[in-house]
Amino acid sequence: MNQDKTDRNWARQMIQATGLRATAARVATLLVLRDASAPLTHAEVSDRLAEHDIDKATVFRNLNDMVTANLLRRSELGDHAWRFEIMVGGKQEHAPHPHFVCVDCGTVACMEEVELTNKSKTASSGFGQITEILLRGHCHDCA
Amino acid sequence: MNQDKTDRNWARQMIQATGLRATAARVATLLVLRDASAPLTHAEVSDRLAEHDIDKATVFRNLNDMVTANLLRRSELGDHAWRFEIMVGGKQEHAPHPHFVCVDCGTVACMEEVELTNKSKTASSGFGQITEILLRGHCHDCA
DNA sequence: ATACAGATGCAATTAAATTGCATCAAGGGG
DNA sequence: CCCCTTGATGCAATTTAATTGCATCTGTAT
Repeated sequence: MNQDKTDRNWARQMIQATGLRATAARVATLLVLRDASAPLTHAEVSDRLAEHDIDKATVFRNLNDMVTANLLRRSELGDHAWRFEIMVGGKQEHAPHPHFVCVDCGTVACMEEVELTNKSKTASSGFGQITEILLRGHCHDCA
Repeated sequence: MNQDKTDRNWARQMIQATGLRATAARVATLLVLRDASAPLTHAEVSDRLAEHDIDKATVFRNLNDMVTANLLRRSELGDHAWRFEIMVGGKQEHAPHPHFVCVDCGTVACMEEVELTNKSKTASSGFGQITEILLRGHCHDCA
């Protein structure tokens, strides 16, 4: 019966594994994002947590804390709003790779096989150490 | 001799060609962006126009108007700040190009000569239409 | 030179994020 | 199982970005 409880326990484990405390607000926030089909803005998360009476400042702090803890990814899709998305699976086990973000729906895709030309790598290293490559555009579903 | 006057005339022509009035504020704004080596935020543009005593609301309106008129490009490079970049004429080539953003200090650089491998272009087109290539990392000053 | 639509300055407003601080509670130790 | 410590929360205030109303001014077509 208690799928709800199973969900909460899963969330508690995820949160505690990062060293953060598994508070009601964080559990609820993580579940909202797990069940979302696209990255949500802070306002959208706040709305969905309305029934729990969680302060918006707390939501902000928790979202940012969980981003720092690598439970969530925070991205900006070009409309000047932070969006938060759950990170399923440990990405640290994968090699770093470019991502594609649809600026319309926020979908993020991993692009293992995309890379810069050798010439570009040399040129870009002139600016600094590149840690992330991000391609943005309109995905096929949104085009 | 009068390079300054030449610059202003150029700016006037560019602005008038779009149907907008060539006001002092717009001419100054366009020249600031033409001479910038990277996209500037509204605040940065405002600062550089300080000597002209131009109100920040006017700068906002002019930047947005000139974006609508296709004189400027407005982009969001992931740090929650609109940046404006000139699209027309000038010394550099202003076709869309990748940007490098320092995640520490926020500095933005244009990377005209950086591109993806042909194989990568093919692969990425499988996801959708790419409109922006963004490299993030630590610039030399911050490393 | 004039008229008028568009542009500007200033202040007020709206909205998004953040922060200070007193209080509360998660969860490890006893 | 209860306490204690430290992290987390709620609330309000603050900061900062961005926008808007309106009276005044100015670019430009005639």
